[in-house]
Amino acid sequence: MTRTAKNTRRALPKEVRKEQLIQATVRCIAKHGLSGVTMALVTGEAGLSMGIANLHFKSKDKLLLETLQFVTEEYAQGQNAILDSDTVASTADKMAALLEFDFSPGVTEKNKLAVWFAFLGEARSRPTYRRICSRQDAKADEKIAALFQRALDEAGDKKADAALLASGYIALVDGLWLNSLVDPRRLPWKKAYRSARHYLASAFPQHISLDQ
Amino acid sequence: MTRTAKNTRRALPKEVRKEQLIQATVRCIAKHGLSGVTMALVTGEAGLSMGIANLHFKSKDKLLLETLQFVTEEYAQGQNAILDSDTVASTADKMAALLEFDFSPGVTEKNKLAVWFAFLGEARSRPTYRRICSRQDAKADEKIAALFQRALDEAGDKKADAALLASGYIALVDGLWLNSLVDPRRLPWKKAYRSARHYLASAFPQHISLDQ
DNA sequence: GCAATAAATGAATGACCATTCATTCATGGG
DNA sequence: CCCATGAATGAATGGTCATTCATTTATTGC
Repeated sequence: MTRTAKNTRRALPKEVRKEQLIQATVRCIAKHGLSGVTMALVTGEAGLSMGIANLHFKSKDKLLLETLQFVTEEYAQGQNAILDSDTVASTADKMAALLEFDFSPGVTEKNKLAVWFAFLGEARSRPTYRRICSRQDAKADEKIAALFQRALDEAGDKKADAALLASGYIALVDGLWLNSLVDPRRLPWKKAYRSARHYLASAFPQHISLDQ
Repeated sequence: MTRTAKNTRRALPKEVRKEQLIQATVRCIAKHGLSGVTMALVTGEAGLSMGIANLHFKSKDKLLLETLQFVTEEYAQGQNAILDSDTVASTADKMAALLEFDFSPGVTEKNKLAVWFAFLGEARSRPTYRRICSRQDAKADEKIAALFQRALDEAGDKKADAALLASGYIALVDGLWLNSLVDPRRLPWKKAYRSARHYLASAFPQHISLDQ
């Protein structure tokens, strides 16, 4: 009855409550899987009452969609901050920053990646999931291909295919994330990082070095 | 009442029924997602009655596990046939065969890949799923690393790291599959294949060529 | 043919879970 | 200080679904 945190009921504005619930949903998906989340689990994890999620999100489906959107947009924002920054970075710096970002703690955090792959696993049968996942990706594809093209130009390389290298990098990072997430003993995060770095160093030797 | 295929009830031995049901489960997971499969959907898809799945598999959970195992083992068998064949292939031939196999129609079939990634999406929260996925993978890791090491030796390359290249190849293929599966317009299968080939050609120029 | 056996059926059961809504309770304006 | 507002609660509701099992139907040995 008199839980410390509960004494202040109400108190919080809509947006704060929604984010609380989304964060709780992320933890629940990571812990129980997408097919194991229930409204009771989510609201319990948030320390709130059963009805609250429907109050703010209308339905479980909407809650899940907004959770996916939250995780997706967070990644896209961080990535765009690097790719769009026309103030500072050289081509080499941007490429290095992209790599560091993809293996930074904020991105490789287990819970977030678990959510990402949980939804991807259902994306084929749920057009809405697919649309949310694909939307930002298509834009990022082009930006990364453009960055790679610039690097090839700077290196005087006229044979390599920037678009192909970009798809490869994106897929490689996805695969490394997935393998490290599912079994970090088989693919430690450090090794995943080195693998991605090796890919870039091999394609752009003048921009990315192998070591460090 | 008198459906053509139904006149012969019973008729079929246990093993045939089980595989029928597993195949139906594969199609249902691909169509409805792992969280959307119900016993009614699966048995309906197989053209049989509700109770049949529990009769042969004891529970829904067991049916799903055996389905995952079926898909996993089919892939592992095809892959081992290549990696273990000590009768014929040279290092270069094995590498080429591995690549062709990974993008052969039997492997890239949508339904099977959809099942694979559906389970991977839940693998973190379900130790049993993870164990089934990891079991064969660990063995394959070593075999591919050994193959790559042989190629490096043949090329006189003493600097490259075969284990790192192997993890990279495996992750790249996973990522390419996933991207092509989720949105084939963004990453057509042909392009995915070329990307994987490019990876190998770049690491083993004396064994794999870029074109064809 | 005729039990005896085993496979298959699908209506009935019970568990679980999303959603609802009458009620409770903080908050802030008057 | 008190009422009006709307956030928050959680017991109750209804729907979905896995599982069971009494019954039906094919098969096999005699």
